[in-house]
Amino acid sequence: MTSLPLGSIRVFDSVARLQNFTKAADELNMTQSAVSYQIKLLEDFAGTPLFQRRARGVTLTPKGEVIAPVIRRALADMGETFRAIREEQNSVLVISVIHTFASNWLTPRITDFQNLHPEVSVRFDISSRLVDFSSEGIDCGIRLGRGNWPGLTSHRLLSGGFTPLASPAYLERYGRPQTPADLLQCHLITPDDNWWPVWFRQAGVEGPLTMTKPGVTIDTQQIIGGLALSGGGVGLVSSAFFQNEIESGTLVKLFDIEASTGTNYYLVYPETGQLPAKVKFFRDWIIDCSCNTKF
Amino acid sequence: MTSLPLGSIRVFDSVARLQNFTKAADELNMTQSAVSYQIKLLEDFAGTPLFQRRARGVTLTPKGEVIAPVIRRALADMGETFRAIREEQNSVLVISVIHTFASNWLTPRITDFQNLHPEVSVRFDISSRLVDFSSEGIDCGIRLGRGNWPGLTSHRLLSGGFTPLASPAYLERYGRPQTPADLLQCHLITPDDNWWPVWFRQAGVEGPLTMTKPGVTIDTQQIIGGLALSGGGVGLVSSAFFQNEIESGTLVKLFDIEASTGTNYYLVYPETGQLPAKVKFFRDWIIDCSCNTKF
DNA sequence: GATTAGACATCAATAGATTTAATGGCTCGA
DNA sequence: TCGAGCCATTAAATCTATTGATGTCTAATC
Repeated sequence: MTSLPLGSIRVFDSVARLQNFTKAADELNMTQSAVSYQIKLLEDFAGTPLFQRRARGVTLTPKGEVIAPVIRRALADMGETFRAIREEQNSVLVISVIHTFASNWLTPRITDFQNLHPEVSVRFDISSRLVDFSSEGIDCGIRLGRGNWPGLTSHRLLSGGFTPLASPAYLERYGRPQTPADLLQCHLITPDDNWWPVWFRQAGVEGPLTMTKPGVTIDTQQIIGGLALSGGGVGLVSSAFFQNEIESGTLVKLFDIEASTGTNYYLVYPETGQLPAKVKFFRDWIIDCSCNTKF
Repeated sequence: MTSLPLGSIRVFDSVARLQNFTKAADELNMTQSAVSYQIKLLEDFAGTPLFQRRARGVTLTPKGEVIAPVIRRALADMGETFRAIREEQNSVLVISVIHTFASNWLTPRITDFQNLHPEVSVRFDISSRLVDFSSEGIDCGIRLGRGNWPGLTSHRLLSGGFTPLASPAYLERYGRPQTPADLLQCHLITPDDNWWPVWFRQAGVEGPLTMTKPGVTIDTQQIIGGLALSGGGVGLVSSAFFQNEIESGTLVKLFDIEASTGTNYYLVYPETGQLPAKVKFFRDWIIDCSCNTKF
C-alpha cells in the first residue's frame, strides 16, 4: 500500500480554500496542470473524488469536506510550530555560562546589552559542564581555558588570574599579612584548592606550604567571594570578578600579585558558516565591554 | 521563503520514533542516506538541528522534541481520516433511489441483501433529482428511463408500466367501472398527470378525455398509492410497486391493461474501469431479485 | 443556437528533486 | 587497538513532479 502523498496535501488545502485549481496554482506558484495532477494523486489515494468539478471551479465532495479541516489543521499546527521555532531561533540568545561569571560579571552588565539590542532576549544556561553547542540549542558560551578549543571560535575576555582577597573586618581582627608567606597563617577559604599552591609559588613562597589555620572548603568562587566578604577568611578568586568590591573597599586585595595557571575567560561559539546576527551582536558587545574591565 | 518540506515530515516522524536513521530507512523502505538527506532538509527549514547525532543513533534536540508530537499527531490525524474514508468507501454502498421505488419495492427486500452481504452496509440517498454519481459519493442508482444514459451502465429491473388501481371500498361505494372509458367518471387521483392520457389511449379510449369528477393532485406514486388504498379514488401507478397489495386484494387492478411510455426501471452505475465489489454484489442481487417480480 | 470565457483534464517532454550505492569518519565497547 | 554500528557526503541514476500545449466541458451572453 502506497502511503499518503504528502506533497498533495498542501495543494489540496489551497484548492479547498480557493475552490479553484487555477487560483490555487497561482497561490502555490505552479501551473494549473500540476495542481490537477496532485489532486488526482490524492484522490487516487483516497479512492474517491475529493472535489466536484464545476464550470466555474470546484467544490468539495462530502468526503473532501471531511478531509479538508483535518488537513488544514495539520498544516497549520506544523507550520505554526516551525514558525515558533525559527522565531525563537532568531530572537533568543542562549549563553552557556559558568555560575561565577554569570553572577559576578555578566549579570550586572547584561542590561546594557539588552538596551542595545532590545529585539534579542537573553537566556543563560548555567552549568559547569562543557555543553555541546549544536545539540543543545546553545548559541555561545563563556569558558575558562586557553582559547584552543577545536571547532570553536574563541575571543579572550578576561584574565583568569587570581589573587587573595579578604574583608577589612577580617584584617582588623586578625591583622593584615605583610608577606605572601604570612598568608599561611591566615584562615584560607578552601585551603586545599589547587590554586593556592600556584599562587604561593608565583608569589615567591618556597618550602613546604603548611597551612596552620583550619579553613572552610567550598567550591565556587561565587561563594568563596561571599565568604570572604563576610569576614570568613581569605579567599583566592579571579580578581576580575571582584572589581567592584575591590574598588569600593569591601574587599581588600592583599598583594599586588596575580597568579595564573595560564587559563583565561573566553567567549566561544561554534565555527559555523553563517554566524547568527544575535551572536554577532553579543560578541561585539561583550568584547567591547570586557575591555573596560581591568585584566 | 521556501515552504515546509512535507516529504520530510514522514521521515522525521519515523526517525523520532526509532531514534535511528538506519532503522527509519528500513521502515520507510529507503536508504539511510535518503533519510539523512530528508532530515537535513527539514533541519535547514527549521534553521536548527532537530536531532542530536550520537554514536548509537540519534536523539531529539529540545526543538525536535517540540516538533515531534505535533508532526506525529498531524500525520495520525490525516492518516486516520483517509483510512476512515477508504474504509467507508469499501463498506458502505450508497444507492440513489427514487422514493416510490425505495419504499414500495426496495426496502421490503433489502434485508435479504444484508443477510447475503453483512459486511456491506447500505445507505439510500432518496431524491427525485438525477444525481451526479462520481461527485456525490454515490455508487449506483435506480432510474426510470430507457436504459441509454451515456457514461452509465444500466440493467433493466422492472417494467415502467402503469395501471389504474382502486380499493375495494371505493369500488363498493362508487361501483366498479366496466370499461376503460368508464374511468373518466371516477375520482381520478392526480387527474392532470401526464400518465392518464397515455393510459386511456393505450386502453383504446378515443375522443376527448373529459374527467367529470374532481380529483386530488399529488405528485409521488407513493402517496398516490396510499390515497388509493384508503379509498380516495383511482390511482394510476406502476403496478410493479403494488404487487403485494394486488395479491392481497387491498388494491384492485381495474383492467388488465398496462400502459407504458416506453420507460422502465433500471439499475445504473458509472462505467468505471474497476467496479467496486460492493456494487457488483448489489447488482447481482437486485437483478436476481427483480426476476422474481412480475413485469 | 452559436459563441465565448472560464475552468479542469490529459499528454509528452523535461527539469529537478530524491534516492541510491559507495565511501569515509566517528563513537563506543570489547 | 579493533570492530561494530551509525551518520555524512558525494556523484550518478532514477523517477516524480512540473510544464506547456491542447482538448473538453459548462455557463453565460447575444
